Amino acid sequence: MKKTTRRQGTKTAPKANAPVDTAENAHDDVTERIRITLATAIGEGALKPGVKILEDAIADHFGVSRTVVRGALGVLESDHLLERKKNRGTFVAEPGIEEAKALFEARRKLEHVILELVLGHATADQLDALEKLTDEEEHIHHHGDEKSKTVLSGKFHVVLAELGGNAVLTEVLSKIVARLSLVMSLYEEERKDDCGADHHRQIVGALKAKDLAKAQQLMDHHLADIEGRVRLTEGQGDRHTFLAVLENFS
Amino acid sequence: MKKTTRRQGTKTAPKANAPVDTAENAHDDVTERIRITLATAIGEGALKPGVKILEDAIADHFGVSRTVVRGALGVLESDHLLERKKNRGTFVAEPGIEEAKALFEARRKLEHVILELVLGHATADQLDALEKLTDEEEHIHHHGDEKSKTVLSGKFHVVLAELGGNAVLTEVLSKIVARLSLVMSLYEEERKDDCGADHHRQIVGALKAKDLAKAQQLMDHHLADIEGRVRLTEGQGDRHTFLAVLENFS
DNA sequence: ATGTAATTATTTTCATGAGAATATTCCTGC
DNA sequence: GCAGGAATATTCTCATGAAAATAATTACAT
Repeated sequence: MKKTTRRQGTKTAPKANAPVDTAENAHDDVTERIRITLATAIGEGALKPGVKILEDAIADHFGVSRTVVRGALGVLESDHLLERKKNRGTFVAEPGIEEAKALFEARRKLEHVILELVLGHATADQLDALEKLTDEEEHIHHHGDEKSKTVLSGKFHVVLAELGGNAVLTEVLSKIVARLSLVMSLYEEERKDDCGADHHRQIVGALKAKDLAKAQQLMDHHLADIEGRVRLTEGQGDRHTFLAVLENFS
Repeated sequence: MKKTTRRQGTKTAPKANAPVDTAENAHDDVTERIRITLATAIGEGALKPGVKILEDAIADHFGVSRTVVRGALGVLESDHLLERKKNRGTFVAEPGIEEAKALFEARRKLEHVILELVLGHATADQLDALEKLTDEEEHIHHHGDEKSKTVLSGKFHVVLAELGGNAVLTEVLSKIVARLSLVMSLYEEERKDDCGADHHRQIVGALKAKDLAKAQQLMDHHLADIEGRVRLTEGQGDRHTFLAVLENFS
């Protein structure tokens, strides 16, 4: 049956029933809210690659019609976070090996550039604030909660990018980081818990010492550590694909 | 009256009237075709910043309903090529001073990175092909046609990026270049015709000589030249805004 | 004639229904 | 019991109509 309370036909009810939304509604643009909701859900691994996205479900969760959901899905697709197969539906994207490599490389280069910018642009106060963020990471690291960890860890890099003072590059990096969370979700094989919080702290230290080369070196090391958790063998795609799973049991 | 031949209600007519499209329809996804059409139109300056986009017009030009046009406009907006003002319509974006500066900076950094990648990735053949592109530019440069010039000039940088072998960075750069064409259209004050073709050729030369530093330096010079055509005084916004024009007459 | 109010016309925005394509279930025959 | 296929149910896809908002035009008054 699936009788869901879609928004009623009475157009005179402007935004009567804002259902479960919960989160901050800085933008009252529903399309944008949906986009952000899905993007962060993907970014923090709540939505795994390959999962099917039901536009109907989203539609009545947000109390709007499929049309506006569709808008959000469209831009998410253009950001490579979703894939729409014609007449089949839309799914959380499953980046391939090539794409993963390109993303890692792009991120490495970008983080380098961003450190450069931060050094020439960020104030001491801002660096202090950034350091506080690493404190928070440290704290979370000891008090479990796997999700918060990855979220915080990603946040560091975005905040760092913001300190570079270039909104364009910040946006680019955040999108790449989001896509990389899909890559990790697909290909990560060992989640070693040495946790980047320490790396982050060291990077901030180098920045405060105005030592760009050191900061870049530390960043390289940090990123290499992340990439090291992943096996991108050209052999077969991801090990989550059904056939690959079977192979492990043969 | 404006009786426009929207696609008829008969769903049985699949793509009866494909009107004037002209261009290559590699993707038969109409949404994507619309997106590309508008993006290139903006990229080559045919659509100036601030121009209003009538979705109805586009809809019946492509023989589809407003819904699919709307999808294309949505992703174009998320790419910062269009702006949608609520209930007012969608317009070609008018990047502000801050955005322009960020775009220039981002491009500078990216082109550096890309040169790095090209040097480590491109084959001699590919560099030859790139050089041929500069020949073409040279030829176009002498045989007028303002539009072809700017198109070709932008193309060089995108092709160069492709030789870097990183699809992610290529996509990022193309989007930035597209946005920069809006910036130029808004703020360019002197179109000096010394033309980048020569710069481009020099860059290819440095690349063939495997001289990264030289290539980067030449690229810097080239980009500085482009940025030099623009006046980004923090004083008042763009000189096209009505109030700014008035100020020039006070 | 100019400014203001009212009416009309465009245009955006969105919900919804119908059609098409795919997935699922059920049934039948071997 | 199981393969194959018909019947049913989901779900996407898109055109369209209706409501809301803005723009344009006319009418009117000072």
